[in-house]
Amino acid sequence: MNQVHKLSDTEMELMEAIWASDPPVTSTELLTQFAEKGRAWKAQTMSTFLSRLVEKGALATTKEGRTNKYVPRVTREAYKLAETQNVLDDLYQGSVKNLISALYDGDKLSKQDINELKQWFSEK
Amino acid sequence: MNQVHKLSDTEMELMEAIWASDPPVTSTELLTQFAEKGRAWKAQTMSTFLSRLVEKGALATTKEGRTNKYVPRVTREAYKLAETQNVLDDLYQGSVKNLISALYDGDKLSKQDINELKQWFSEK
DNA sequence: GACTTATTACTACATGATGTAGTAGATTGT
DNA sequence: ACAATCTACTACATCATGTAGTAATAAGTC
Repeated sequence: MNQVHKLSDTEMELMEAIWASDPPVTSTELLTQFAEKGRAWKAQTMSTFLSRLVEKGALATTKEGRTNKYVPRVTREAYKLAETQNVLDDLYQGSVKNLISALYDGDKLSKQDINELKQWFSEK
Repeated sequence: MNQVHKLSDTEMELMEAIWASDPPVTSTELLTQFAEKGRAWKAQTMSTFLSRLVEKGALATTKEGRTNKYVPRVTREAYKLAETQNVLDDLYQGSVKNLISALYDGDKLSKQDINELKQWFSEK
């Protein structure tokens, strides 16, 4: 909902990293993290990505002297929820039941899923 | 799963039209349909889209004399299912229960949804 | 059979997204 | 004052997307 422009795969990867860290985060921190994961970016590359994420409304930034601090504008939960809602609306007329039936009819619901869900629902 | 390369919005629109028609369909038929919907494409534009959909694995084609006939390689149902599975895997570790809880926690499950689903599950 | 029309295949092309980084100016700890 | 750090701005190749010109070909028409 929060008008977050569509993110590319790499941008999402970065967002995941940010959510997983304890925001606010700095470019350098992320750079290090990414380096450890094998993604050896130049500092400017990180900056570019971060700027684009700000443009796209995914991050907010505040300047701390020379350094920029970045904070997500949406929580990971909210983001996931929005994504989910999109699929629900686009493919299932917004109906969770339609989704569940589709999964069921497509044999994508294991016995275990069903039991878990039965359980879950009986508690509501 | 069927290796259908990611489709753009317009490509999806076209696929929807094809699914909604009674395949096989021809370029001309789709052209007319689209014209009625206000999307006045040139014949070659339609051809290009159709070709790209073939390239992307979404359509199969057979030549009927001069004319091409197009058939979807996946049903709309299968496509939806694949999309859904992606979301499920990407965002919820493949767990439908996680998805449902997330919706619930995010206040996206109406009383009506819950009752429908309770009902549905009690029947399984 | 020559002409017109329909249809496809191939090519083009502007615009925008994406991944990646050079340059240079500003800030800072030393 | 200097070297290191960090950001802002700019660049750029590649690919996706939407759109269509051109040309070759097949087919119906007179």
